[in-house]
Amino acid sequence: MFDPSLEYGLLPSLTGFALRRASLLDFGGFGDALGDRSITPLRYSLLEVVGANPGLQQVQLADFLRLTKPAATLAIDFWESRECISRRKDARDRRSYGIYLTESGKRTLAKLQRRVVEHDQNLASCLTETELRSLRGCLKKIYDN
Amino acid sequence: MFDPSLEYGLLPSLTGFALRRASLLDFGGFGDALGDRSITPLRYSLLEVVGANPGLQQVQLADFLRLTKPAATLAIDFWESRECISRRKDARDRRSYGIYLTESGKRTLAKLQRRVVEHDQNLASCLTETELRSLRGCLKKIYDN
DNA sequence: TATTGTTATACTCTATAACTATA
DNA sequence: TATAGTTATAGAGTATAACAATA
Repeated sequence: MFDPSLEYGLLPSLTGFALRRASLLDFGGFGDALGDRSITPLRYSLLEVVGANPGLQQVQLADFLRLTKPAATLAIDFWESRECISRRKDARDRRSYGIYLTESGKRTLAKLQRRVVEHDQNLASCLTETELRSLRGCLKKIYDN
Repeated sequence: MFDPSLEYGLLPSLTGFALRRASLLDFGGFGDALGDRSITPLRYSLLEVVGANPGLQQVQLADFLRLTKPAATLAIDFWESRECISRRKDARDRRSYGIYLTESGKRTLAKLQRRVVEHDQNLASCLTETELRSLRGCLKKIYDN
């Protein structure tokens, strides 16, 4: 990717630059790999977390996904309009909703998971199993920091 | 960062998810670390490449930075309005400009470089030197792939 | 005809503030 | 008063198409 006729200054020594390049590459092919360009990594991860935590509040989802409340509303609207997610009024605190997958949402998630895993393996196909473990460990250290 | 009371489904096993998290973290603190929130990673990297390759055409910059032509125009406009970059008509091909740092642009770049390096070291401060080399190597493999 | 660069335009994403309804 | 969620609005960033100048 580095055009050998160009100089890159400090960029090759910056971790942030490499992170940006790699994640842009991931992002770029994501929608196509899933067969639907409107499904972004964010929207997929929302569906994933809802599937793994039925009944979560929107604020909890927003917190986990680093979203503002309006952004969480819109991301949930996206899946609700596709009938993959439903909001249910919480009987004990009627200000909030519990967020659940519909039956159709469960099937959609299962289908997307297969494609996401394939896309992700493709992204890192140039790495050995050992390198991949090391990479994930380093990234986790960074974002857990 | 992982709330232990939540389940995350497939997300922790996805390299793309980890990349996105880490690069968002990098991006988040970037402008503040540089003391100017209008200087994004993209704008910084443009200045860096122009500094390392005086006289580059806009199309070459766009190609390296994965920008469309209009986006390159705007990024160059940004630095030109700050008198850090100048466009000079190419005498041999009068359709194109050579892009150069001004004297003030050179000083600005030198100042930004110190802050960017500090920010970047901070981002990866939780990693050993060995881990950091390994991380950069893996990321380079991914985006060079 | 093809290419460099600009302008016009639209679309997405994100962020803030103001609002409602509940607590 | 404070919190959950929505709506309104505006700002970035990005993408396409149409254009002017030049090759």
